[in-house]
Amino acid sequence: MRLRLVSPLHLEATLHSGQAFRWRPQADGWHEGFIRNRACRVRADGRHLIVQAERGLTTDDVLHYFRLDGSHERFLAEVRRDAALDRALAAYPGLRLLAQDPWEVLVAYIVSANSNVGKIARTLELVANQCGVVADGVGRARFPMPDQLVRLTEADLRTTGMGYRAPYVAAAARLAANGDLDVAALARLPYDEAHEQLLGVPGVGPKVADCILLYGCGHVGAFPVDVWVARVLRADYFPRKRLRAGEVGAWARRHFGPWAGYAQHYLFHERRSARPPATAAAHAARRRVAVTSSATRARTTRGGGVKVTPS
DNA sequence: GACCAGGCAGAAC
DNA sequence: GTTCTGCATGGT
Repeated sequence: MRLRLVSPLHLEATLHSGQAFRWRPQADGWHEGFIRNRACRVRADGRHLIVQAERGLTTDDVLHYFRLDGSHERFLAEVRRDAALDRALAAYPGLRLLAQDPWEVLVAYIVSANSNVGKIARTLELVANQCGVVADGVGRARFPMPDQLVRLTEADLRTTGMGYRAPYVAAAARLAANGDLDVAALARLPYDEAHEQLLGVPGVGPKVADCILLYGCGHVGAFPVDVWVARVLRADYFPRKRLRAGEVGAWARRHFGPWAGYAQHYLFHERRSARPPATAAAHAARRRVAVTSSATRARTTRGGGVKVTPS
């Protein structure tokens, strides 16, 4: 299919900015991945998006996935701007928040804890391979739904490199497979209620819950605070204050408004793309953003563990 | 070898 | 209630 773009779509930044983990850039300009768990290739061509997909993927699916449905323009028009966000918007025009499958996002972000983008991507690919449902034409496996994933043992999961997160993924699969967790329904719940439900899933804390709601459930106001975002906020908003991640997240939702999470992805990507070389001085600077956690806080106040400390 | 990576859970205080 | 620590694993 060939879709006309009414506003910019920065494919490279959108697909490889750490929100989705199964897109692969090809040498010929295509990007290979999955939308609604159907294999496809996408490429930008001037003011058009070219999509080659296996049967079953509709135009509406693609429009929704890339927010070619007007929601990106609504974000740009309605989000509260400030200097830091303007800088990120200018650096990556056309970066879009993807509307991904909530189940795959849930597993991906459980796996993401204390990991990195490359390793997360490798692990998810191996998880898909373990279940072995290969999509037509591309030779890559679809991501397993809960009833498929639940058949894997913790030992199976550990072979994918996810390490200590294996029991969390197994437990999440059991909850979803037996109906105790309805990830699709989270999109229809108020933010607070959906967030609270997710905190009941093993391996899901405040930050991961916000990622699931933002990237998989359409809660564009959810504002995950990780080490990268904490660095942005510390530098640009709280140079002299010491705040918990939960407090920062609540502040950000008020500051940026209903599209706060969309703004967060811009801030995250811009900061992460500009990350300094791994020098000793840079490491020392990063260590000043202390990362702690609290199960008690996570289950009660939904606060987080990232402290934004004075520089 | 030390440190880090889109944190979380449980123990200690 | 807050803070500290261990956790699997691979890259730098």
